[in-house]
Amino acid sequence: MLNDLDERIVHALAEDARRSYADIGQLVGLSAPAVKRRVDRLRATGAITGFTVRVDPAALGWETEGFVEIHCRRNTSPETIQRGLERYQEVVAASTVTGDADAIAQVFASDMRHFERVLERIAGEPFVERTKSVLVLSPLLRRFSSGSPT
Amino acid sequence: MLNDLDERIVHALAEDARRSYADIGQLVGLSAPAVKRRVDRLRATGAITGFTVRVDPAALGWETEGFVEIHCRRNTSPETIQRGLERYQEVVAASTVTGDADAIAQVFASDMRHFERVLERIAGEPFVERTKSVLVLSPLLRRFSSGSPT
DNA sequence: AGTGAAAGGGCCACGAG
DNA sequence: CTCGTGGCCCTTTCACT
Repeated sequence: MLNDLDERIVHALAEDARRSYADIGQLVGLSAPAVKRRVDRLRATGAITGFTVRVDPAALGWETEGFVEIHCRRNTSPETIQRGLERYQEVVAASTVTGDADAIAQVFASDMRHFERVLERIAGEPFVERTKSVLVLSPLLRRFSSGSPT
Repeated sequence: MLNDLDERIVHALAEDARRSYADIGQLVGLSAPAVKRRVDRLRATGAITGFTVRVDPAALGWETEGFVEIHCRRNTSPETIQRGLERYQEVVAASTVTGDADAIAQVFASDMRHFERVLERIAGEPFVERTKSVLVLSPLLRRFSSGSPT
């Protein structure tokens, strides 16, 4: 688990991951090497899994966003779903969930036609029985990033 | 809009935002200053909104994740929903959507009891009529981060 | 955890295509 | 207008205290 110092370091990195160790050190009251040692340890233990860029999807031409509930055939393993979905660049996040659906995938596409095409291809996957999707009208809130890169 | 070079630079930064400009340059066939100039321009135009750390929620003690569909009372504006939800640290993302629900919020909590408490508080908001939530069983995939910091 | 020195990256001004 | 080069300075990183 993390102590207070680690948490403040992570918070500083969440705001700007390219901030220098000296800067962070001044913020939390540590020297630059001390901060680096803690960050290295956080990476080693898996608390920090990496550093990434924060992107404006619209500016990149990804204007259409949606969530796709995926209903799978019986006896589909999470690994099968993962391998099936990670091949789509448009799928930026996916999880297995409780409730009616088996998994939810978050999809970014350039426009409606693109979104529809991706949806059709996912629905055509052998492990997929049916899908139900909702489109995002407007993003209200986005905080930080979680998980590991693929 | 972005050309091929910019897209490859963003991709490289998505994998590791602390990678050096020289490294990225080697990857895309440019010199370090050329890469920096392009990154600066991408930040200026808003395509890149920042750099952040990728965190393992479980390692930080956020073991319980879920999506909350929110059904609002009639005539609730997106701004009202945003202002209502941004006060919850546990809500890491939210959007208005098409379909049955009016909005979907992504929630991280330390455990089930915490999740339930947040859910009850959200359900108690004056603009909320009812909620329906699904719990994440296992994250399968997470790609990059989008949007602006709060 | 802090200090100092060596290596490497960021960043600016300039010249070339 | 965009890229590459060279040089300075700050940051990272390591051994040592």
